[in-house]
Amino acid sequence: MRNVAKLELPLDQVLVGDCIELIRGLPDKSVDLVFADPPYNLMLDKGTRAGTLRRPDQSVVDGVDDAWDRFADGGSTAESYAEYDRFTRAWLFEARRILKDTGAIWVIGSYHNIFRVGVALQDLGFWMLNDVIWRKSNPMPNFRGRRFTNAHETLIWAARNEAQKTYTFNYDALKTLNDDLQMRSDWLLPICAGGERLKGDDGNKAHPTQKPEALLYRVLVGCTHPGDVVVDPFFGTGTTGAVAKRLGRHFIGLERDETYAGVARARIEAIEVGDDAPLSVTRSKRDEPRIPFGHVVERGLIRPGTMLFDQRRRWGAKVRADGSLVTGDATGSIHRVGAHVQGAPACNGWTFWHFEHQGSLVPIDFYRSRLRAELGAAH
Amino acid sequence: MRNVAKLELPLDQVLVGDCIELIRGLPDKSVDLVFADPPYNLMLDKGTRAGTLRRPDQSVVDGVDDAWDRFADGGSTAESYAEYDRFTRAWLFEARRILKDTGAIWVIGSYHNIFRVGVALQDLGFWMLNDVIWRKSNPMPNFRGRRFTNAHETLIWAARNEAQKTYTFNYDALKTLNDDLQMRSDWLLPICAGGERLKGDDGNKAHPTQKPEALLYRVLVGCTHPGDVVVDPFFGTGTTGAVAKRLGRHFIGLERDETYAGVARARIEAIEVGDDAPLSVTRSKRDEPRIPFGHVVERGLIRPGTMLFDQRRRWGAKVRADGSLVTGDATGSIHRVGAHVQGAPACNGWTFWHFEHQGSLVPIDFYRSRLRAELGAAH
DNA sequence: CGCCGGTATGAATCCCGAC
DNA sequence: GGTCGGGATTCATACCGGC
Repeated sequence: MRNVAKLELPLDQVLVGDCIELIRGLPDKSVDLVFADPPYNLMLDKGTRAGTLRRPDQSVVDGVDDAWDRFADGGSTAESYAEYDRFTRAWLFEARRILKDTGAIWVIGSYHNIFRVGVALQDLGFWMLNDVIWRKSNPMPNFRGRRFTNAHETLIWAARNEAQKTYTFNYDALKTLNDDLQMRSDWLLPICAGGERLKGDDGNKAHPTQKPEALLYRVLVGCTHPGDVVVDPFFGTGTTGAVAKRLGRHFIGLERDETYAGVARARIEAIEVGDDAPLSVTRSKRDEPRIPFGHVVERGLIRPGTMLFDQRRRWGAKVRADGSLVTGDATGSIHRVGAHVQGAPACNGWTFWHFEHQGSLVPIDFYRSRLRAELGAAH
Repeated sequence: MRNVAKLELPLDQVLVGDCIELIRGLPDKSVDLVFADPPYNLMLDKGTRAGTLRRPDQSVVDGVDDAWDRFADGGSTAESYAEYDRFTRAWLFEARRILKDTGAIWVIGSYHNIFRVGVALQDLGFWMLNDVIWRKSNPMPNFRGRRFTNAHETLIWAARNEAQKTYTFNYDALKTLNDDLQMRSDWLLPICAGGERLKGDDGNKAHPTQKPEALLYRVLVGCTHPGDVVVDPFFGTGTTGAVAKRLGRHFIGLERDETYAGVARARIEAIEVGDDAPLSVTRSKRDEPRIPFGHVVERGLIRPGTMLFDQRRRWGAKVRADGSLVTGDATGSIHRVGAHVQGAPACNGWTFWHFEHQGSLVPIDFYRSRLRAELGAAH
């Protein structure tokens, strides 16, 4: 029965057109997974000179300003949300319709849109299994120093039905992929750049938001079986299709832009799949926790106001709330202030500075080791 | 004016009662920050644990009275969401009302509720600044192996108003706290355990979802000034109050459970804060007193007629008596002329232009620092 | 071939006070 | 409230050219 339905599907093809119309052409309860990277509705104030974001070296940041990311053009913020909600519920409704009862969905987004996507999923009857954080090892910084570096995106993994307990989850495969540790909900992966990033004829990026294959690899290894059918309603340049082909899964790509679709077809066509070729993917980045001195303060191990001394008590400095040190004539990190008092070009503040404990001096590195041991478990 | 309003506030107190009723007693636009860790509505198997109000660790919030019982009416999933949405919008509406125009809010939650909270924030007119991921270094493993280890919680940071650009963000303090690297949106911190975890008389944990003080430390150091007022509508055992006291901020705690409120009061009372605890943090350059280049000339540090050069001596300009610069085809401020010669849209003249000293080039910012040091010594 | 320095770039809701 | 203009602001990685 399952195979009959599968034969009716446009397997391993890229269909060009409006995703909602195209998805309506697919039969009920016929596919295993939906992976979706919908527009984020960024609402950037571009076009004006004031709206142009520049790096400190004055180069211009090439942000996303494509028509497909604009909702309620020229309207108010509230209209933009409303229009985005209508669009989101429409495609999610169809996505749920075509999923088998055992099916599941993944959606990726940022704080601009992911909360609206999450509510739509819940309201339509999907059942959330996890939210997963893609931590970017090399995100774009915040150039103006007005916010935190936007260093992650959020994925939601949800089963079609609340009652459904038989969604696919290859626990052991993921554990193996993660060096025999249970896979956590935070994934550290680099952004898509370098050789993997597709370029157009002009040498510029072919798509503004191409996702890394490693991200899709983890999703498809973990949540599908070989031969399963994965639908991507926002196919773009076909990362989902490329990884599906490598992993022996079927894909159906829906894409509105003929140029993107063409790039995707060529990309997927070029992939050679050996029968038993080992699959090579970007390995997950190993997370070596760096311990700033500020974390020691923030954790309450050393209080603001505490005096630190060098081994021979020649110099002293007071700890401030943000982990900087103050002496009579200098302020800065443990390293810079250590260098300053000695008149040295550099200094390792971790071994130079000591705190007092029962009359004796202990290097502050004592606390770094402790935090390393504690935080090292999370990778 | 601001102080008059502050005197009317129940500063550094824990008020017991329904948070929506209590918050209605606070005046409009009177507080600087709201930090909230709201309960959430976990919908499990209907009929058994239906609609039970649970926290992210799945502990049950005891429904002693009816504020919470309204969630436990055994309705459908959709009804349960609707009820939760009404509750969320009610307290967020009041939170926004009491915030100053320059105010901001932090809310923490998990995938069960954070999407609904996020949409409510956006719909009420808050403007999202970041979502921040608290990565737990020691999360509870997923024992059944059916999902990813739920290793994070999500915080949303939002300004009261979309147009508001003057929310408090101590960028430089946070950068210092993070070893001089811009703070990212993913924070690695352990869960609250060990000595920090409050225990009841029976030796069990006093509160099921006590947050680590380090989490609040980072929020309050980054997003408030000393003396600011922070409201926590779901005070629990008072982590927000404890950290606020340590950092010299005022708190107002709202808590419906008298037992939690009592634990919180005792906890905060026991905190000793030295008078000289340095609450100051690394200052932003934006806060430094402004020194016009003309003052450098007027003080005779650089004489009219002096030639200035960029670092690589590609361009030169002559200083005039009024502190303007002249090149072959332009005249103006150090910034304007610097931008003009480079063909750049903007330029920081203080770091771009250099004077000659014993054959090498020194940035004119050298003299600005000197004047600022004089001003600092004068007060 | 490797190393080193300069350059390019990534889903971005990115300034603020004085007049 | 609008305009003007001072001057503050970035991290990881890839690529390229020169040596």
